[in-house]
Amino acid sequence: MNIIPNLSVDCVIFGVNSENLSVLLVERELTKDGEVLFSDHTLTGHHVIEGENTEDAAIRVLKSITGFENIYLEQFYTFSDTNRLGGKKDIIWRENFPHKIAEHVISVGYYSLVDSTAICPDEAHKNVHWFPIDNLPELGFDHKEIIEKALEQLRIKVMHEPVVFELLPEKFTISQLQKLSEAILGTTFDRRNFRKKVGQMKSIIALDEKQKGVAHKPAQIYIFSKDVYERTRKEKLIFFY
Amino acid sequence: MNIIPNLSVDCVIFGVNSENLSVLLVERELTKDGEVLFSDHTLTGHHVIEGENTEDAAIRVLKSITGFENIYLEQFYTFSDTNRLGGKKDIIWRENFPHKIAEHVISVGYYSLVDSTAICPDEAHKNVHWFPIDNLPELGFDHKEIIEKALEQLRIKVMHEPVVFELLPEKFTISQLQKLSEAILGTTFDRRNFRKKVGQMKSIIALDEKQKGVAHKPAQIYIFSKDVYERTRKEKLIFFY
DNA sequence: ACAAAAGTGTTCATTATACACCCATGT
DNA sequence: ACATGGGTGTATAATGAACACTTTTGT
Repeated sequence: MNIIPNLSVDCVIFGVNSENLSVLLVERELTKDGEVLFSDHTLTGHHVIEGENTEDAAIRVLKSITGFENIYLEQFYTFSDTNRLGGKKDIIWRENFPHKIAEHVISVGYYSLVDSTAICPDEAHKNVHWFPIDNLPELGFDHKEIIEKALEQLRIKVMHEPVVFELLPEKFTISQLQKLSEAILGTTFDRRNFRKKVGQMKSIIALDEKQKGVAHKPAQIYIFSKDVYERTRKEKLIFFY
Repeated sequence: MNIIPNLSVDCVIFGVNSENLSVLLVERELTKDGEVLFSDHTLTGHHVIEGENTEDAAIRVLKSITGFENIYLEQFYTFSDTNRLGGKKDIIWRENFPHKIAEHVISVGYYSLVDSTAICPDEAHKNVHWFPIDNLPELGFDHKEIIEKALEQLRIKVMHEPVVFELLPEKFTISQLQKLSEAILGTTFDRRNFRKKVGQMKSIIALDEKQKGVAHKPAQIYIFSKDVYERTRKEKLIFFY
């Protein structure tokens, strides 16, 4: 079970609820002789173990942080700059962990999507917290760059493929779908136009079922059929935008 | 100048001319006692050297094959399956090069775009040839998968960003632009509609100049301004298709 | 009765698609 | 004069964007 010293994965764990999009970060604090030298935040990552592929490594990291194993996961980019761990603080940090972190580590970036209300990081890891995507703290290593790239890729993906459903319960309402999409994309949509568009998608199927126990008109319940989606999707061919 | 034994780059070199899209492949032939054991094709790749990032490694590989240094290059995916070099032929191959190829090599995939008429691979490397994308030979390692992924990513990129201009001369005609786009995307566009769309793009600017010496109505010459493109591009926000 | 979210339709502007003829040049 | 690719316009369909009121339920 040896680690590969120059290869790691970094997980950008996006947390979504109906209001906003956030990222799970770990506090990195260096103390010496009881004094705090510095403190900032980093992504969750780990070296790849021999005989393991990077996806399995990412799954392992995710499980260790969130406790869950079946999380939506997407590889988005590999970071290999020779000085990506070369910030002032990073050098000091690495000097204190010479056995753990090589000078030049290539890191494969994965992002994942979780329901931020379903995970209370505080229980398992005291120094792990959610940060809203538009209000990030100071970040160690090249993790700011990694998060930016992840966000960009996530949004492209969400716009072109039905990944929001990875996060919705099997049965959902149109409002839930809209709020989730809005939170991830950082925008808002007109409610009527959104429903019109969704109504045209044959893969989003109304059940014979309504919300119960809500203090307003109960909403129609829908499911998403990946099967129907694959069969009915029409890819538009575009030159460029 | 030591190589990192478990890290490599693979370059999917796409060659475009006005008719088709092809990939540059190297013949891999294993002979023993003067007898050909097998022969198939692989991508061009190489291990990463210590102190080098993966992009520089890819540039190095490209230069060694094509002779050019300033080639459009895009990282698209990292391949890390533990048995990605584990085909029957691959095992035999590796047994004959135990010093060169580790059992588990993570490979960062880059694709590049070159004018296939500008490169005559035969001169420099006898066993390097162009193969049309829809008629590939038998491929070693996991290189079929790598090419498929590269093609998918290239087409998405070409549809959404102005990468075709990386391949066009500075001054070009609309026909050239159309033929290139068609070759890369593997489709055809209506000539009038294509021109209409292009006409709306402020970044494609007509010069006060025409083709000369052609046996037909000389075409208008255009240039592409990346600057204008960045300023005038409007990103559409979409839920999904 | 009131609060809270669900649900619904029309108009207008933009964009996509399909399609056929004349033009300028070199040989 | 002919062959070759360049250049153009219109009608129809589909899609996107803007916008306000009624409905159903729980309290």
